[in-house]
Amino acid sequence: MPELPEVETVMRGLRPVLEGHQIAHVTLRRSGLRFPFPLRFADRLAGKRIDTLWRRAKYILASLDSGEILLIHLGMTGRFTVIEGGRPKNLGEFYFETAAAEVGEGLHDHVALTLENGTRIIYTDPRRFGVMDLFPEAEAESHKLLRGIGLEPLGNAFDAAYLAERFKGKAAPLKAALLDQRIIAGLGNIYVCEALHRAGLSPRRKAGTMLRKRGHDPRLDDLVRHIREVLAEAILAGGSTLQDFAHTDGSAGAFQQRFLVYDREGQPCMRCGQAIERLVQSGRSTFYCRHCQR
DNA sequence: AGAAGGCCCTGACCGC
DNA sequence: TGCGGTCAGGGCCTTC
Repeated sequence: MPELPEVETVMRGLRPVLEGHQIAHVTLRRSGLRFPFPLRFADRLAGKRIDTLWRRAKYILASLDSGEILLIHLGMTGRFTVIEGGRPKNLGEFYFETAAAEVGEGLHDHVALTLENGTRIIYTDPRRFGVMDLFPEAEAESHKLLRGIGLEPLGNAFDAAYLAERFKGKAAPLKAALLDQRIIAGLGNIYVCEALHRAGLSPRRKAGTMLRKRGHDPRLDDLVRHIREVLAEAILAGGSTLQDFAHTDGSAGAFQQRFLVYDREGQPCMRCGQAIERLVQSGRSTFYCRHCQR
């Protein structure tokens, strides 16, 4: 479940491997993931240099010297393995031992990039919810997957006034509003649950109720602060996991030991001791404390 | 127009 | 041990 912090962590891990390097060769082991790969995908990547790598929402983006952008979404189970000097190194939230004879030959190894220096980057994605696309830079703003995405929650423009504006008149519950990528970029189920708990706000509360005649409920400021904090903490934890990736099985992203509510149904709330409850909102599990979150 | 639900996909897990 | 059902969920698409 890569959300913003996990995608950021993977992107930072790939940066030193990819930036400034030329793609020598691309192997596609199937015709697409969630969507078909773009026309002549492998051919168009070959020979191009990757200038910069960055993140927008849950997308990893690579600027190529050809003026094109390579877009990558990890879906639910996408991950990268980097092979430098014949030694595999996993980048990503999840790692599980593969029975494949060789990394890159596994059942779910769908894309392999080879760089001019011999480094190989394997994209593995069992569920194939991931996405890859390639398009001219000029089309980035109008790109179907990128247009209409809301503010980056770690950016300067993201504040309570912005949320108040976007929540105006909204009958949808806070949980749904925060998950809406058109409002905030990159939040997923886990961090929405965690941020709402930290802010003491019920996931069921209607988003529009956070407005006041003049301005907004002060707890909207708390919510913004907690969203930023939980994301920043998770990125730090992901970073530390990544650093000693060679020495860890990586199965436990450092941050998941710090969940206060997510996947803790029936366990005591860290704040008040009452049992954490689970409910289903728009088809997804929400975990929260009825007592602490109003 | 906005909201809700379906769908894609596979692995993990559970009960029998 | 094996098997079938259920769940996980990001984001597009369809339906209401």
